[in-house]
Amino acid sequence: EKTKHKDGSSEKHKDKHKDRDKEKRKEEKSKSSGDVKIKKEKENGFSSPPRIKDEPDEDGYYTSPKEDSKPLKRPREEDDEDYKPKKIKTEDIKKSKKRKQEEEEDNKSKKTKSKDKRAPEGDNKKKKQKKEEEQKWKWWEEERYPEGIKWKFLEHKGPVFAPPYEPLPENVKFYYDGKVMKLSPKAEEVATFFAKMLDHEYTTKDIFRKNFFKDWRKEMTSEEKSTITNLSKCDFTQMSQYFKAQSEARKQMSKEEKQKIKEENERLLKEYGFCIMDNHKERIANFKIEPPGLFRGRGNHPKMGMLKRRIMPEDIIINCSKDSKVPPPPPGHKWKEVRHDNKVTWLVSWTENIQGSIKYIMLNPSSRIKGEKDWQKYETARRLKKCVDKIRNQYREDWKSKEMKVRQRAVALYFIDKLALRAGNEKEEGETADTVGCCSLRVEHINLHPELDGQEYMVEFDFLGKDSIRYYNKVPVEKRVFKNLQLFMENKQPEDDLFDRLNTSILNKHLQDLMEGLTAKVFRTYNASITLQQQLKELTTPDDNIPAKILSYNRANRAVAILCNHQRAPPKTFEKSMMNLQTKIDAKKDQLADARRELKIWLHKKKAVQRIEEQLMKLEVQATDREENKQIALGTSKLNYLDPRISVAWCKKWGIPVEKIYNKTQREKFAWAIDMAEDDYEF
DNA sequence: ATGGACACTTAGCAGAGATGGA
DNA sequence: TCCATCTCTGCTAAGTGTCCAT
Repeated sequence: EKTKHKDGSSEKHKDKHKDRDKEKRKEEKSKSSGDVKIKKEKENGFSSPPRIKDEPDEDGYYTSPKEDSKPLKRPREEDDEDYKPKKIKTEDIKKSKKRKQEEEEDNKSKKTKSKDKRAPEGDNKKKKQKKEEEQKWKWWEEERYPEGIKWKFLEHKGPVFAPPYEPLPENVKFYYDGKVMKLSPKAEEVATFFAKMLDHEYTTKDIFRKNFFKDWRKEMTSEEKSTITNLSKCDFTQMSQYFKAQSEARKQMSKEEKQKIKEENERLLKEYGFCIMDNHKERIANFKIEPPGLFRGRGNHPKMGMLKRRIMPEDIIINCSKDSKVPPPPPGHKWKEVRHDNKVTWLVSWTENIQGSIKYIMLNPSSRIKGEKDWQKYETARRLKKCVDKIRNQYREDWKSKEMKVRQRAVALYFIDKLALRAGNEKEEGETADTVGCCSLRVEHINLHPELDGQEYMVEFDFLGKDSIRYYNKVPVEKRVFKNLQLFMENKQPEDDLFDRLNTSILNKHLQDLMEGLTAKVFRTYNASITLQQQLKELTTPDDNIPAKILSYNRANRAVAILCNHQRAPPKTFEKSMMNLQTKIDAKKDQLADARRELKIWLHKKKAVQRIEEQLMKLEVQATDREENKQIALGTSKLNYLDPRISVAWCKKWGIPVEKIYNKTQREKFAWAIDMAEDDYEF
């Protein structure tokens, strides 16, 4: 079967590729550039997964949101039998029944017993305790709603709008073509957006300037429009200096002033930062509406510089329950709409003007609604673990298929699995930066080398992925994959799709047939979590002290970040900070030498020596960690890909305080995992 | 199939706030 | 105590994936 070309595809991309990415820094970042050494015996758990206990898990495996039986009317009961032994199921029901009872008792006690208990202690204390109890709500021990229903009661105060524009003082002038010009308030506001960005490189970019100028002119009066015809003749320097002075002044503010601002923020948070969802007060993630400004996408974005308009109450859709107190719009304004849709999780939405997409106000990751979903995500990944071998065998078979479509699907899936590539939905051209994922890879993004660096069948990837982060990697592949790639590339232009018979919806449909709930992104979650678990096993040395163990943890985390290509710009002061640390190490070494010398004289100084030795070790570990982490971002995988129960179990097993691994916010997000995972948890 | 609307997760970065050493 | 540095948080862009109409 011959590869078919998409109509006109060879023309399609030419233009936009010409001036692609002058984004130096991002270009320079590449997978290979972080010369980090990790133990890497396997690609990513691709070969044999670690041995696991054969007995059923006790830790929620079978009682996950998705898996849990009773109250949920699940669509495909029979399917579960494949991966869930009957025995377990009954056990599960028993367990959950028991749990339910406990809950009920618990609830009763909350209402009655707790009151009684606290009655003698006075009002203040009572309130405080109640609050604490609320915070400790274990939603993961409660029954869940039937699929589709997200809540029964929802009440909130609506969004906080961006502060109104404050005109510039009279003495801050704008010049056009050398002459002072007083701008109308609207034009002035948009001008200040540009002035604030003057130091940024992108105000020098053609597209940015063009887009900005076009949108700015829309805000001008007709006189302004006829005068201001050339952006290069605009002089924003006074404005720019004024804002710099302002931010300087903000830094110099007295303690009292700062305190006042802090209190005001806290008040705002207290009033608008929470909602009531089904009897519980939950934190809202982003209750503030995005302020107007100039859009700066990431990478080489065709819309950079466009005006992001001010959102008004008239743009806002409020979602809450019928029986709740609907938040009032600001005086003199109306909401666009108030609806009562409990099939969705958002409280507020509006349409943004750059891409025309919808933005939402939703709950914090610590909330029940987000947590359940997160938990469920990891359970799906764990189900994949059980059938991944079968799936791998299947796609290897499919490499030989007679159908081109099947072969492409199989090779793409191999990449997604082996390299943790993203799915790669198609994107509307000209609307966004030119980035790709697996299914949208083009011929120009890979290079085939029958032999490279002494290895056979090498594929060299070089493309911009999400956020225009460069993915650069050279990987040996199996001969069959290599031959298939050659076939897919035959008679194609560089701009043509590599997988021209494939897209994400075809792929996901296929995955759905292999396992319920399986989509391309599940492979990323699965491979990330399994890699962490494996690396932790390999890297943790039982006799190490805590800092050394944490270094091991970070290395395991780093292995995942590298797999997922989570990069960051090396911190601006990286070299310096590294040097400082080295200086400290040297000083500590001197100190140690001194102390040792003294030790000879005063043996009782032993303690001091030990302490210093420990400090030195800590510093050296810190240096290693920092060096290895130069351009790796650990946060993303920690927050989104790694089953938190793996980390919690590791902490419990080795006596590491969980605070060393997760900060406060993270502990809130992963409260469910911290509560339920034991030291023997297996992903 | 294709495309658009929609909902929700994942992502890096800037600036605020916390920390710790001189 | 001050300042430099490090860590965390907020922000919002940019993905994924589903559903529905055509």
